[in-house]
Amino acid sequence: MRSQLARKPEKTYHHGDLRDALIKAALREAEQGGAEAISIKALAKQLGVSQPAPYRHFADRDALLTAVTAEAFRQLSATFRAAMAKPSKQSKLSLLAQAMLDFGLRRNGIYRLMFASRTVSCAAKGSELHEATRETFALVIEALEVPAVGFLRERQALKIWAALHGVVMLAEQGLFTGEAAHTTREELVEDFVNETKAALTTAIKDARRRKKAGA
Amino acid sequence: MRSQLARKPEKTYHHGDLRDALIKAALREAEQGGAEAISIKALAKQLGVSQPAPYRHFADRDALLTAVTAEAFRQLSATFRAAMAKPSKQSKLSLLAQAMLDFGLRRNGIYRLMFASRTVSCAAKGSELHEATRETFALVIEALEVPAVGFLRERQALKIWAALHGVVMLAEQGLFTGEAAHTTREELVEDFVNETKAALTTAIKDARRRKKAGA
DNA sequence: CGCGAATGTAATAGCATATAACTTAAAGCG
DNA sequence: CGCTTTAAGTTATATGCTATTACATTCGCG
Repeated sequence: MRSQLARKPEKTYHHGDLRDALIKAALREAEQGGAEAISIKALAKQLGVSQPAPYRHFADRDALLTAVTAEAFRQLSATFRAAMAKPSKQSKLSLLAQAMLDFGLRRNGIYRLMFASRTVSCAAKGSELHEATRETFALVIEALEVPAVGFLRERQALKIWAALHGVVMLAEQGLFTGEAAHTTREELVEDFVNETKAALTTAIKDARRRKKAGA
Repeated sequence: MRSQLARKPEKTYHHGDLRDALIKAALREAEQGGAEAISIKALAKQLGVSQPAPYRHFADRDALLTAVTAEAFRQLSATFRAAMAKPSKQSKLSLLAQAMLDFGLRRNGIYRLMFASRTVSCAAKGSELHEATRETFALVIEALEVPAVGFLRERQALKIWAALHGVVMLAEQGLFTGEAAHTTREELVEDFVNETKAALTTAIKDARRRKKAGA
């Protein structure tokens, strides 16, 4: 196996790992311009292969985008894990939230690739992409740091996930300028994080009280 | 001025209102397939004019998309206004929130056109699109039904706006199936609405208390 | 070693964006 | 009222991307 980002050496016929190289290169393109910036032709040229070569690995452009999106979700998961693993006074949830915001803004094009298209919703259950997104969401649940509060845990995870996503989108679209400039994105994120924590603690107290009363 | 959706009559040379017709037709295309479904060529054919004709009204495809996005925001604003005007036991905020969710899911392609591309963030201050988005956001603020609580009002508006947007995106991506299926989108939206209301009432109480103490 | 499957290439069809040069009709002015 | 200017539309064409077909090369396994 050769380095994944490498061009094909001049004299060889086979690239060696074109599939992976395509995904990595496509991700790099998407970093700036989102999905639109991904061109099969351009990628082939970059990697030193002929235009139709990529079609040996992906049925069409959409298939490539799907694979790239899956990889992006895995990278987001890795980012979350790294953020939560870092020893810190802050809660796991807070760290994850900040990591999400950071990822969404710094790697804007990729973020849009992940959430803006219908690629994700079209992913079949069990597909590579579907698994990747589930794993990311599982990390959000993990960040709540509650062992088991029934389905309320999933609900809170959904809420904070939605809220974070919303903040990223608003930030991208420059809605924090103008009359709303007083509020920073970070403040908003912390607000949501704190509300989630509050909701969880009251829910846990309730559960204990009920358990006690029942016993 | 002729009807905006009409084809050009066979014998005439001028269409009459091609610019508007293009926007309306493009919106209709985007309804299903989002921005990608908008093709200058196809629109021209639909409207019975030659392919290059649209370029008399829009510098390029992006310019058309921008105009279409602006129109979409105006339609969203109209939807919000209609929802809030309807006499109901529910609060304005709740009505707006439900309208947002409904719009985002029913008119999915258009919703993605509005939020998924970088079109909005690229809109210059004072541009048609910029004004349209500001107006929509102004309605969110109006829905809070608080006359003046300083910049806290904008902050709450931003929060509920972000949250709603997040819920729509999650719903689109099918994240309400699987382990999170217990929670409906509507529940989540109402949660966010209630939290916003709670935050506003406590803030108002605080303000009154402070005023009283000062007087 | 040899053969089949995987991978890559060359040539090409088809579609969309966009521009240039030309045409028509509408609007404004003396 | 007619002439001119200009807005709006047309034909022809260049360019770029996706995708397919038919052919070439190499890898790996028996």
